[in-house]
Amino acid sequence: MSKPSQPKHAISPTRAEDFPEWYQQVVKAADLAENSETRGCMVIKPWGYGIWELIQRQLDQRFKETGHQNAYFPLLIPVSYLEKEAEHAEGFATECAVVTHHRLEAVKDEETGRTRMVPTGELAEPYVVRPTSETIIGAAFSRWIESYRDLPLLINQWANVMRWEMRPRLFLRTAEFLWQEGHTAHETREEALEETRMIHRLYTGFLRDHLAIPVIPGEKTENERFPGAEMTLTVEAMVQDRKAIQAGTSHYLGQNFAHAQDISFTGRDGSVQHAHTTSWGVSTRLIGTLIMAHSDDDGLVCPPRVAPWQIVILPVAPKPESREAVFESCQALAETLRHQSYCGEPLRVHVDTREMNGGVKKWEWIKKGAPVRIEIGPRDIETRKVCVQRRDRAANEKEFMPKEDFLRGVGEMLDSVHHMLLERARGFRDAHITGCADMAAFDDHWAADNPGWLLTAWNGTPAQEEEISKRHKITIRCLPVDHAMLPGEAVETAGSNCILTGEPAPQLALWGRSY
RNA sequence: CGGGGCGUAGCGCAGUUUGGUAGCGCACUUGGUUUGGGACCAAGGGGUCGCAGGUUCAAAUCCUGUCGCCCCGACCA
Repeated sequence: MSKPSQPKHAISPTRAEDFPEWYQQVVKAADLAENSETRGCMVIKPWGYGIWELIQRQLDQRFKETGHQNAYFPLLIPVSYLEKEAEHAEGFATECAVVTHHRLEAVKDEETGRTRMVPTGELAEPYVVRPTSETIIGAAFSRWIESYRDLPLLINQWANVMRWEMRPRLFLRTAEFLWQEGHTAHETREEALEETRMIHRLYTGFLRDHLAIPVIPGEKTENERFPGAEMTLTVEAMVQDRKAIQAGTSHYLGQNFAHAQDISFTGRDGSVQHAHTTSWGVSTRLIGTLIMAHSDDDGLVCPPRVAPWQIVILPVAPKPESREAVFESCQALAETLRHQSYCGEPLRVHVDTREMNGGVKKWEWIKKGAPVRIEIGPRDIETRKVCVQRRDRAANEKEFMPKEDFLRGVGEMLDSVHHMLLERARGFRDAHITGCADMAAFDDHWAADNPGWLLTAWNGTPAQEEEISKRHKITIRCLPVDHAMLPGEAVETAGSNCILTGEPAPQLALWGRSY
């Protein structure tokens, strides 16, 4: 009896065949999330939400370590609040969901006999569902801040926000998404700028150390700035179709919001001054970025630090009489592992005791991206070994190692998976950042399907930037703040004269297509 | 909002042109065989065909209306 041949990969289509469709299939196969009945909104399933909880917990710890406190502000914002900062209002106006009524009334349709719920009780002033909370938090800040002694005020909020996007994609762009938004107020411009930069570094480090995603930290150009900000810092990640994803932003808002919302205080010299404010955030988009950065044609590859289960133990019990002994051995190993810690947290270990075909079970965990899989069967109990499989290696690659060795080296193994993912992503990215100093070559570059990023010297005007952006459907992803984080060869090739004007330009610009 | 398409079992679809009260694959349940493994065989459960009207002896299939969704463009964490 010959078995039917299995497909080469668990995910179809592959990345090379159809990247966007591959992405959707990974989300589905890994059981991360699904589209809901509510347009543009997703249901985040336990495995996906588990990742978010870990991101949240680990980031929250970092925020608290840097002096921030959590608070919570209303979901609904009076429309008039949005009118206070003109540029900000304009930036978000087209994607606001608006609440105009506060009651429903059951109305029976005489013709059809059906009962419909009809909104009544129109509000005197409509609310918008927060697309971001600068305005309502600013209003609170204006009440809370009276003296320079009240500064700095360092607040963070974990919340959901809503932006009525026309083209939703799970995790990357949904009408409702989860995020954190930090909002701070400072006495001086310098302090606020330092806060903005500190958070920018924090994000860079978090993506690298927790999500194994290397990013290019940089500043947005005026064209790409957050509405109402004086400076926007961003961390840009490259995913496997060579597009860019803005993975996090940190804004220096200057005194714009402080003036608009009267966030003022009495200074050390007794004069009334306006605070300098910042805001910064990352969202569930990080999960989309993580998927696109690391996953392969067999499904999700989850970096260890944010894997809901870091180690999944699969009992192999071919004969009923050995079942109990195998299960016991698995549970015992799991308990031992749970008493060990990794990156300051107890190891997250799961024993999958479901009664089902072992092969199916194994592939399920491959698709879900569990970093390490352990198989234990009767033979392993006899030899005191475990069968170890790593998600960053081929699906059929297994290593039998003495249980003691595994226990001793498990932390290093997870580290090794993390670094493998990070280095692989870095290698891929650096191979697709090219320096360019010639406008004709620049124009040619974007004709390709997935051309990767170009690095150029730049001192053009916003209008010139816009013209080039429109022509090639690209944007300046950022003006990198640290040239040492870019591939040296690209920096060299980019040179020091602006690709457009030819004038000396110390500033580099990173161009690319984005999500 | 402009241009296309679709609503039939949990999912994916066929059936609609030529009306006769519903079918396939996967999933699910049970039994068996296999199994360091995404297996196989058999039996079984589940839908009245988006919704509302109409034509007809008879409608998933024709007509009218209505609701919803998806894809392509403008906006975007």
